[in-house]
Amino acid sequence: MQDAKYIQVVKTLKHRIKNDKYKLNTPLPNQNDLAKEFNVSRMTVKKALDILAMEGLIYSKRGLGTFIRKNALTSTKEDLSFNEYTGLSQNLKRPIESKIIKFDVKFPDETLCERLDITPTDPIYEILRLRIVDEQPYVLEHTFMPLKIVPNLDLDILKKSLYHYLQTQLNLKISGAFRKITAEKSTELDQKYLESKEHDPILQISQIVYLEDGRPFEVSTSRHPYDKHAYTMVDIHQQK
Amino acid sequence: MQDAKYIQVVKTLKHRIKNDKYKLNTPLPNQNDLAKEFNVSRMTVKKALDILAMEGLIYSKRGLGTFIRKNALTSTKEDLSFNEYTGLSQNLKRPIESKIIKFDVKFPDETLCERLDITPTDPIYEILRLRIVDEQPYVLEHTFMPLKIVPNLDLDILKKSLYHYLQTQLNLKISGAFRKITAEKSTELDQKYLESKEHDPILQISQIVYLEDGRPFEVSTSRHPYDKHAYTMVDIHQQK
DNA sequence: AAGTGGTCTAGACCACAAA
DNA sequence: TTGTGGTCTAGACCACTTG
Repeated sequence: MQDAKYIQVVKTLKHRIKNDKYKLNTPLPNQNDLAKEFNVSRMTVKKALDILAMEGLIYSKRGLGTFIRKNALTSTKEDLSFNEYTGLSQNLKRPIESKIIKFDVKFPDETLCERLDITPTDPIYEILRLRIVDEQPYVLEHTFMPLKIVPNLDLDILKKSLYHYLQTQLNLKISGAFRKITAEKSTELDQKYLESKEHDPILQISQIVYLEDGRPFEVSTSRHPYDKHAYTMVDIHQQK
Repeated sequence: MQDAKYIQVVKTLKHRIKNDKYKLNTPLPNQNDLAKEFNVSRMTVKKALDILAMEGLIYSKRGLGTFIRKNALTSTKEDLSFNEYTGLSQNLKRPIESKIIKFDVKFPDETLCERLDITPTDPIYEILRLRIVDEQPYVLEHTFMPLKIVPNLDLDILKKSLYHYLQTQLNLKISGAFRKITAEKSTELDQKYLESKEHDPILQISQIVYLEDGRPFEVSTSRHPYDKHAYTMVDIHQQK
């Protein structure tokens, strides 16, 4: 299936911006000109520009034009951005290994029932994986998923990319997640697997991930060594 | 100035959803019916629904309808969500106090020049504030702002809400921010003002805040006691 | 086949900024 | 006054789901 026109415009403009086709401090071509160039209506151009603005690449000012936003903070030495959710593997160029610490099936407790929107007799997988990048412990992931949605998991899938399996084999698409980020003290588990020292902080990300059709399909908690990772995000408002 | 129609629709629907006017597991009225009810075009309804979907309140499925998404994770015992950026004061019902630890003017270093998009001879304010809620230390904020954008700061403004001053007196509007969240070890400053123990982790949020016209106007680092606060967010994708 | 949401258009009018 | 982006419409066609 071909991309919608506005997605094509987004992709083309994104490519141009990243390759410095447009100058900083001078406006992009106006919406009418872009509409002519791409042979679409101005509304379609506007929708594409809205998306780029939301992602923080540009900003528009009525009466003036549309400008490229200088990035920053992302360019510092620290690690990766999770902003586009595709699972861990897609975000890294380097190969990732997995050590399966626990792989079990059980009934969910009350909290998990509520968060995954299932009944107490819908079995779930419980998975504890250590993810390793460049032979360094990277993140400890504790995941719960209902069998109803993700059947037939096996060790081979877990060692590779779960999200790749979901997308290609089960044809499930992810729409997003609720996330909560906290700083935590390290536990014995962290010290054992992440090689954290006793008093090293842990950056913890708890999330509920949703499919495109609105079903929650994963509850997980990821624990990162504090000195290796940061969570970065863009939070640009549109309305008002 | 009156809200745009789609904003009015957003607000009305949000109110209805929060007050349980629509049933879970049954679709909302379809887009044509909503358009008739609000006396707007379907495109306008669609735009409003897109915004609600982005905020995580609803999801739509082609051929089926639009449904309310059950919230979760937000309902746990932990603290507040920063998801809508309006400065700290707006997010809390309880009164907030400020203790000004440092209030200075200086020239920016190289990093600040780049992040605030200013020259080395544009003076900046440096502010260190301890924010106190319920008589408990809440967050330690270290802020840099160019005088070019925010002139005439004084202690009285700093003790109240900086953002309120920006919006009402200077008529500046904030469009959003780049943020980086990390877990850090506590420093002597944290221990002194936040009353953190030596080995307590700190949840740190570094950000560059942007005005509506694209100018960066604040670089800040906020440090929170680990056991009191979490950063929560919705990250729902639209396209594709 | 009927009903849903997703996309797209051509044109209109408005608000804002600069000259 | 001109040129910019922001909103809005009425109608069209398409893709998906269920009967």
